[in-house]
Amino acid sequence: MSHTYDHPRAALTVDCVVFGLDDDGLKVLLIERGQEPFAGRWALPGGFVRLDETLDQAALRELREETGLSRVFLEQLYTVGDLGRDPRERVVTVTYYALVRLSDHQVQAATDASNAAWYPVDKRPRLAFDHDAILERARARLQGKVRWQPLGFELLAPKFSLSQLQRLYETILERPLDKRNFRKKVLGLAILEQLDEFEQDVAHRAARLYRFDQKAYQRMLRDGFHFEI
Amino acid sequence: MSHTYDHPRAALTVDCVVFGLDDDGLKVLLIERGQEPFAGRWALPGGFVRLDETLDQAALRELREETGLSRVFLEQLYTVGDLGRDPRERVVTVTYYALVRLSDHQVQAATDASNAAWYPVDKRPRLAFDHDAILERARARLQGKVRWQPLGFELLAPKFSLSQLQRLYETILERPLDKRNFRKKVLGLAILEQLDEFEQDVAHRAARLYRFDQKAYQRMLRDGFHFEI
DNA sequence: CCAAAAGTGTTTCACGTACACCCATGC
DNA sequence: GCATGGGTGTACGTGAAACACTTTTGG
Repeated sequence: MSHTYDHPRAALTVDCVVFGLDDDGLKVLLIERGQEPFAGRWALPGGFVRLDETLDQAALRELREETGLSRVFLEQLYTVGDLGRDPRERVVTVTYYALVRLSDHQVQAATDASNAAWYPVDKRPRLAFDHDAILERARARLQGKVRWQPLGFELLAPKFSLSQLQRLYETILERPLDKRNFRKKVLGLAILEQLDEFEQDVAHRAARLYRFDQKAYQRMLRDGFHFEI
Repeated sequence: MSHTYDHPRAALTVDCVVFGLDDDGLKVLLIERGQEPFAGRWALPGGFVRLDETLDQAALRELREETGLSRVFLEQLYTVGDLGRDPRERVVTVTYYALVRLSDHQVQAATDASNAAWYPVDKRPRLAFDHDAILERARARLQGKVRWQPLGFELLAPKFSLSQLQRLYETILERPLDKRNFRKKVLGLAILEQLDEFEQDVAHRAARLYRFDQKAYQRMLRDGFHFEI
């Protein structure tokens, strides 16, 4: 079936920068391309936008199809439309970034027989198309936004220790934070619920676990206070 | 001439939220639509993206064609792709916002016999399509960003008084600012060049004029200080 | 008992905020 | 001389930043 228009039209795609966190640091999800152009090279997951779905839906669908991920935090990043960024034809891409709990998600093989894998953000291979630039922009956005919105919790297990939370911020912000000041700050926000549970099977004193308190956060927003780390 | 594709494609457009400032406050540039849908209603300037131009170029071209404006500050806002936002067909729109010096620019009649006019942002008519939502988002972005980046200067004449600058911030942020604290703050940033010129033809003491010092601002960024008002 | 990470307070300094009066100019 | 906006300094309080030792637990 074919479709005809009076004027030529660009192809419209979505690409996702999916971040995960483990003990090694910040990871990004990449797909190994099976076809030309850039066959064998790694790229961001993404694909064409269908006419019966919104952009957000397209991004979620691609993520699910190519990686098996669902229930992730997803936000639009920006839209790239430079000429020549795809050698085949004019492609305009709406980019997204996503945060997932690596502990929850086992990445499945992609549907079209390509591979999916988590790479450390700063030890990744050179990516196909202009995906390196998109990734850097996503990283900058995450770095900027994580201090003003409680995005970080999307990367952690639901129950976490304050040290894990601090390591998360240190990883994303790429600088060390003072332990006492950090704890004072986040506990002072009163958006963490202190649990009567502790770490298990650690070779040292077990840390108390906390949980992000969504309700308290909403209350805090309503009262005009603002999150900042 | 017609163009045929295997899969249906969305139409791709750009829309611009163009802000200007005068003594009455913040203005937005609107176009009166000549054709259905929404004939006779006001809308944001915009139009189709051609295949031989980038998104930024398309936004600049539309602005020039519909309003005669050029040399404006322009930044991508976000991309809307909801279903049914244009009754005719699937349209995906990359939105921009722009800042112009109203003093510099005389808005010319649009090329396609529609009207262009500046409306006060909060006394505007209801807009066509989902343009009210886009405008609100642009306003929020401007409000958020003006405190961290010296965007405001794009709205003022090259030479301005500190009172004009303060009124600009008060208008955008929609709250009063303390005169002494404001002056202390902006002069402390050392990004304003103090001129030996003063206001003319005012019925009171003439205010000293200043100029935004681009070089000093770059130096400030390099040295790791950050702009904040 | 040793290693490893958890947990805990105080001091200092910078900056944001509140606040009121005199000055210069044109009419 | 009066109306209008221009221009100036200080005091207070909050919050960010620097900083080191004790506690708990497992091996």
